Amino acid sequence: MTEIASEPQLGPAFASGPCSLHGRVEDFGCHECGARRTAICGILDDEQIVEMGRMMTQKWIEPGQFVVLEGDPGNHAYTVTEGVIKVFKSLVDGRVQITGFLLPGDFLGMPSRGQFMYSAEAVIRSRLCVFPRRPLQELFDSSPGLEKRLLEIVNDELTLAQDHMLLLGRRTADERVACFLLEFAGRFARAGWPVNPLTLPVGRGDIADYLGLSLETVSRSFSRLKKTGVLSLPNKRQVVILDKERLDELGGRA
Amino acid sequence: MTEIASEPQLGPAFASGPCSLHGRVEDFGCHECGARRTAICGILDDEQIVEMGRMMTQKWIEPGQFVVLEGDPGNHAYTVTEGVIKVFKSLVDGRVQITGFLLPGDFLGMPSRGQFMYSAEAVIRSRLCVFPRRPLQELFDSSPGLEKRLLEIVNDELTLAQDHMLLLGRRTADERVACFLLEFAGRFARAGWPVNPLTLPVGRGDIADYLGLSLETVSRSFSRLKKTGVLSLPNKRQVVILDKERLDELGGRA
DNA sequence: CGAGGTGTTGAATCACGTCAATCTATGTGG
DNA sequence: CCACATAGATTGACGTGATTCAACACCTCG
Repeated sequence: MTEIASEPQLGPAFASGPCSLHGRVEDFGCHECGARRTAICGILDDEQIVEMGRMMTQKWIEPGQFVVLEGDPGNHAYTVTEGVIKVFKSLVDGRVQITGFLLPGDFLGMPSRGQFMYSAEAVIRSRLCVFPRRPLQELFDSSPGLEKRLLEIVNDELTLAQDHMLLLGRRTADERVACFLLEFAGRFARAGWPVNPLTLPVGRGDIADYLGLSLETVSRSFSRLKKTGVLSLPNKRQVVILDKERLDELGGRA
Repeated sequence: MTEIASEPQLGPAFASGPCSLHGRVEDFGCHECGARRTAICGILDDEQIVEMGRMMTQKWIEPGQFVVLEGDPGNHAYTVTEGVIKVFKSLVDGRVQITGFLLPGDFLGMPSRGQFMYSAEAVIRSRLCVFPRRPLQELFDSSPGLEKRLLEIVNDELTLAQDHMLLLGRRTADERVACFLLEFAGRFARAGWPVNPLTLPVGRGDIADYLGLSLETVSRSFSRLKKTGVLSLPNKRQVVILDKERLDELGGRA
């Protein structure tokens, strides 16, 4: 369960570009994972990379298991190396809003006032690198360039969060689904994964919780996009984009 | 218009605590404005404070005027010293989502990849301190503690953004309005301003654009809260909180 | 007094949610 | 191999909360 086994469901990524939730570090100098080259790693010297490798441990987590719970003290930071993690907030009565999905290469671990203000849970079997806070913080303290980069990352996160607020507050169901597909197509493309057909890493329910809709509305929206020839759906988890122009139009990149 | 005149509509603030959009700096060492004491200023030495004062200029802007437009190069940073600024994103067809309101003491000025990814516009006559990017950046570079503080601020912003996503995606109209009132009551209290009655700094339309609702729905929600004895509304801009418990319940701090 | 900006209210409509039935794919055991 | 169970997705019928459109009330200002 915490073995360093194989059978990756969504392989290691070395994506560059914009972040998913809480900072795409692309690879956190996690040299045990075989992931080295990135914006952050470019800043660290070899010795520091080795140091990160030393403080780090790896673990596998099963679908439904939590990485962090809202309110947890931020004693660890994580990078995802395989799988999919959903980050979300919830209300007492069970309503949930997913604020982002973490894919391989993404970073999780900026607590606010010593606490995580959100929960994170594995969607599928996932592999994480775990860094204890204390030595990680020391590394950051000793490398101002790294701290600067982290600011940039969190700032990019904020930009994405603002985009998502616009989506949640003002877009229609079809537009939301189109945005979702474009977002994942973009992230997959940057990671070098196949984009057409696009293999959705999450089910309808999680898409709904991400887009602020009901599961049924998401399903209907998919059907509508299929009927109007924008998409085809070979199976539940795969999407072929037939009319990219129309999809962009719905996604309203503006 | 750019005079350092009087008639403040919402006076200088020295609030502490959580940030509004893009970093409450509480006071940016902007010593010309008479604002000195804050978390950030505690980090700067006297010489640096004087330096900030030297590079800074002040200006007044009128309601409806823009501070920044989406896409602007981030050549300046700003702190609000009087008034109210709305920060928002919009779609081509005119739909708008306000992502935050800036009150006195709040900071605006973290571009992403050299561009502001949002627009900011004065809601009422407002006073700003304007800092040219270059020397400000140099100041940050020379003070690692300051950079660290900035990271903390942006991270707090992100936490607020996630809360707002939950609101936009999953809360009912009444809950959204309750959250709005609680948020502003909190910010006002921290700034030392009267909270009961609470003087709303913005109109129904802007509240609607912040909460992802229509203007009419916001109005109806206010009426409903009034009819059920949660609030009384002496006039359009004032709110008396009668049943704080019920309001908290609606706001669902969880 | 009337004009214009802002907020409220009502009536009709609609997009989305809810509930429930059905379908499909996958897996299990006899 | 088939019967059966299970989980996820789809679809339909229906209900409802929020939007839209429109009328009206209120306040300030010329």
